[in-house]
Amino acid sequence: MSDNAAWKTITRGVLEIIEEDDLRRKLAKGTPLNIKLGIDPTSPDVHLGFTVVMRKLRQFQDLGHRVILIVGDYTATVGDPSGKNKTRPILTHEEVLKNAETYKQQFFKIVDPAKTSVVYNGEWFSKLTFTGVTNLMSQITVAQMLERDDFQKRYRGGQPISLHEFLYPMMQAYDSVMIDADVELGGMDQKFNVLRGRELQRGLGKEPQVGLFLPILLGTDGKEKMSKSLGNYIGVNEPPQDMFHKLYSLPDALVESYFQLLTDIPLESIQAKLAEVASGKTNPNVLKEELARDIVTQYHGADAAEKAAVQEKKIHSGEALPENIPVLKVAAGEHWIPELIVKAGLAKSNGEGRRLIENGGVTFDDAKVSDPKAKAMVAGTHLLKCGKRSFVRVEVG
RNA sequence: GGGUGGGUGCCCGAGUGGUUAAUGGGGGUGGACUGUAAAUCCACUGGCUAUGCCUACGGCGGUUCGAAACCGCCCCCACCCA
Repeated sequence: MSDNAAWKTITRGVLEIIEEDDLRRKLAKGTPLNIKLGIDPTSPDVHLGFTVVMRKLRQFQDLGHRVILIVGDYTATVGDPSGKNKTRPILTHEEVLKNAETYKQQFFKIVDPAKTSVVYNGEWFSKLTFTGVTNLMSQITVAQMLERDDFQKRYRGGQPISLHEFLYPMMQAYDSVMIDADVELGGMDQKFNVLRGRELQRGLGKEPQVGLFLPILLGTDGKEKMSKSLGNYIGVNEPPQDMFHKLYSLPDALVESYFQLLTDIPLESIQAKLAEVASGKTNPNVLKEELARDIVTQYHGADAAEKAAVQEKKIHSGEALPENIPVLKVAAGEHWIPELIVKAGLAKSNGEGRRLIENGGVTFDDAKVSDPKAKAMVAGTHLLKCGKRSFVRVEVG
């Protein structure tokens, strides 16, 4: 790959590089660089939001560089305050180690394990003495610490800031020192911490790392960042059909950023297609299908993607039912429909089941159910549908 | 240690003795429309096979025919002063 093409790959989707010249200089050396990613394994379910940074790591690897994954077993017990308006709950050491394993498993779906070193920062923090901590913290002042946007907001907004949270940025910086990081990746919310690493390295007479900042991927709701707790995520372990459906139903406004951050499709070609959509020449669903296919292929292979695409179309045209419809086994005889809905997990309570019926979203064997008191005669196999995409097969068993 | 303001349903937030699961908004779910999305419109949004019963407004007691609201104690949060 030419230097120019390599630069293009590295900077794709990147919001900010501090400093760009430093990065060019490091790359020009022609030797493998240490690309750092620190993780705080609090939620082990990896979704597409995390893959933005993982894909970037992979791109560095493909250019011959080395990834150093720092598992923050010590930092996690402090809890990163970045982007939070609250103090994080502190994890136990055991939880962290367990989460880290799950995380790694998913991490290596994208990142090449052969070019990765995994390090736990407890390796050095467990040996750091109180004097060591004091020295580390003497490298920063309270005023500097409070420059950080989220600390400032919390401080002004009357939200609590625990003093131990001040340790976090310095610990992250110390990690960079210990592994001689050349480049550290992170979201914009990591800017302060990454810069602390730069300063600390410089202060200790080392070559400062470069910060490479990537955008935060928005979730399927198109509003908030993708996160499990908000339920707007697409997990990398999700079945192809679900993944396809979520991508295909993405809000239009997100399509461009998803292409940019989650695929390798050349940006020029994406721009061209978006222009066609804007002019009304192309239906947006054509683009979304391409996006969905590409991403599903990455995790499940081309065959699965093709199958999911065909299936998705059939479902929407009413020609077919999704595969893998859950089956609910019940005794033969009459069953109150709201109860069946609850048993099938489509509603949380009988009351909610009734309401679904009252709202006209329920069919049993393609017949609309309109009476909340209705009972269904179960003898053999039946199809219960709540809303457009929730199906359950009800069988005697 | 002293002072002030708070703790209400998934979230925010009204409410300050009286039929009422408790205004409003957000979010969510279902329906119509559509391109699958967005926007818009409608409905629903504590539990219970229910014209009724139960649970709920930080906790525990109390006053009252009746309290989320009044009183007492306690717990928690924020801010200000030390």
